[in-house]
Amino acid sequence: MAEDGFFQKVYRVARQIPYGRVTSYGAIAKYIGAAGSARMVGWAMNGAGKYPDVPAHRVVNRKGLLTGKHHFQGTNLMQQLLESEGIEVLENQIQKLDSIFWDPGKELPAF
DNA sequence: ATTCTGACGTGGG
DNA sequence: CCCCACGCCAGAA
Repeated sequence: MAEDGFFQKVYRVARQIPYGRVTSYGAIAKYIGAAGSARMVGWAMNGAGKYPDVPAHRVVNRKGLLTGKHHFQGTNLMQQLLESEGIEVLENQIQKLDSIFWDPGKELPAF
């Protein structure tokens, strides 16, 4: 791939998150080879707003908590998007996380 | 160049 | 389960 920017890597993986599923920053970070630098993934998401194909709302922290909801336009836009996909959200936290969690390192073969 | 921050994760208590 | 401290590295001031 020509575009080997950190952001592009993150977006590439985020774009492949299936409908109704969620993943964590750490899972993506590990998949792109930046394990331990999960913060950078979230940071990259900061610029994901410019990419409509990047479902940032499907990316949450390890506990399934919507830590980045405050970065969305609305107050609870992130939760609405998740609920519209059939995901149960209560108190900014995803329910049944273990059931809808999507790990790129396991679901996806590799680069 | 230096310092601080941050949409996180892990390990120890 | 909770809380605390450390690591991580890109970008802004």
